This record gives sequence, structure tokens and C-alpha cells, in this order.
Amino acid sequence: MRTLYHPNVHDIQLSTVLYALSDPIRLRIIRNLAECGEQSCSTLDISAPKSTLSHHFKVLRESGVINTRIEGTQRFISIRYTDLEARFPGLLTAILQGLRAEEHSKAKK
Amino acid sequence: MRTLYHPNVHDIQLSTVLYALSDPIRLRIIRNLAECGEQSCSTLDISAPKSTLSHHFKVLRESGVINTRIEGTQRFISIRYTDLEARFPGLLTAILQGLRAEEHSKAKK
DNA sequence: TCATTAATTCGATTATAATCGAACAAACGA
DNA sequence: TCGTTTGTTCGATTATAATCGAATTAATGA
Repeated sequence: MRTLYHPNVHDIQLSTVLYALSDPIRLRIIRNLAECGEQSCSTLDISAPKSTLSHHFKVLRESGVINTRIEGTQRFISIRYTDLEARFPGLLTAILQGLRAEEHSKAKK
Repeated sequence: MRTLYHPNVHDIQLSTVLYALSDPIRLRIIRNLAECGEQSCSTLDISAPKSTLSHHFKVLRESGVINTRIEGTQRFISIRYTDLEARFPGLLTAILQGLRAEEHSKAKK
């Protein structure tokens, strides 16, 4: 568990990114990261067993959506915003905006 | 099979749309529709058994990505561009652009 | 009415993914 | 070195989805 795999920017695949972001829990993770910036895995406000969260972090990381930085016993995760923007311009912005739009329409009900 | 279910614009869910578009075959369908406009199911240039394609059309339709218009024994499908743009501005554009970008980087290899 | 065309649905199989407890690993501080 | 913290990996289970042949439906035209 010394190094964690992160795909090269140019190897990030659209279908893989879309798949990674099609899960509600993973979308919550991303929304949280977008709002609060880099987070330790444990400070993310999402209730699920550790092993489940770890699984989702892995899916996000291996798809190229997030970066995991190791610091001591902690891992700090953040969105690979620049890389994603370079590879698929406008995609992440639209998705984050979509998340907010969805939240608003839900609140109105 | 008189009427086919299409979600209302405001009921279109981001995670569902992303999921629908995370499959390579479905992305090909969308790319084809974006390039060629409305198509009959049978004129789409994608080689897979009819029942498999029908399944993918259903996923795309029920997620709100495409519209299916019945005309005689044929069904004409098209992207719900206006609806998607209204619900998630910039999303589809970014995805279509991403598909083209991916194609170019593939060609370079 | 009967064959044809175009596509859906059924049903079975296979593949892939989510979930989560338990065991494990790595870094750190006392 | 030993416990603590933080997170990963394993492994089993369950859930969801993809695939596709065969049967079915629905519209149409001869």
C-alpha cells in the first residue's frame, strides 16, 4: 500500500469518469470535496462503513476523478480539477452545477 | 407497447443520466445521434443484436437522454438536447466534446 | 387475412459492482 | 516496542446490469 495508482491525465477515459460519478454516494463525496476542498477520508461527512467508503475512494481515484495524497496514517483526497478540465473541458463544472440544480429542485418539493 | 415512458424534464436525475452515458455502446449511440440527428433504431450504425440495442435504447430513454418517436413500425430516436440543456446546462455539450477529444487522442497512438 | 417489417419483451445466463465485517498494514507517539 | 489511529484489502454475500436467442407485438401492405 505504498503507492496508490492514479491514471495519467491523457489516459483518463470518459466512460470511466461518467461511471465513477453515476453513484449517489460518490457524487456526495465529490460535492463535499468541491465545497470544502481537500479532505481527510475520515472528515468527509458521509455515513457508511469504512470499507465501503474506501471502495468508493478507489473507484474515484482509479477513474482519475480524485487524487489521494498520503500523509502519515491519513490520506487526503481532492478533486483533480485541473486534469479533468484539461482532458474534458466543462465536464466537471457542468456536473457540479447539475448537483446544485438538483438540490434546489428537490428543496422545492 | 402503446406508449413509451419518458421522464419529465424536472424529474431527470443527474446520477441516472451519468450512469446511462457511462456505457461505451450507449456513448456510441449518442455520438451517432449527435452527428446524424434523429435516426430510426435500425439505421444506427452499431453492430449488436437487436435485443441488446433495444435494451440500451430503453436505458437511455428512461434516464431522459433520448426521445423515442413512434411512426408506424419504426421508432425514431433523438437526443433530448433542449431538455437536458435546461436541466443540466453544459453537461451534454461537455460530454459530446469529450467524446471527440477522446477520439483524437486515440487516433494519435 | 396473411406475410413482412421493425422493434420490444421474456427469460435465462453471465458478468460486474456494492456492501460490509474482519483481518491486516503502515505511521506515529508514548 | 506496543497501542492507537487511519485506512486498505480480503472474502463472502447480495444486488444490479449486460447479453442475446426466441417468442411476441403492432403496424402495414398485398
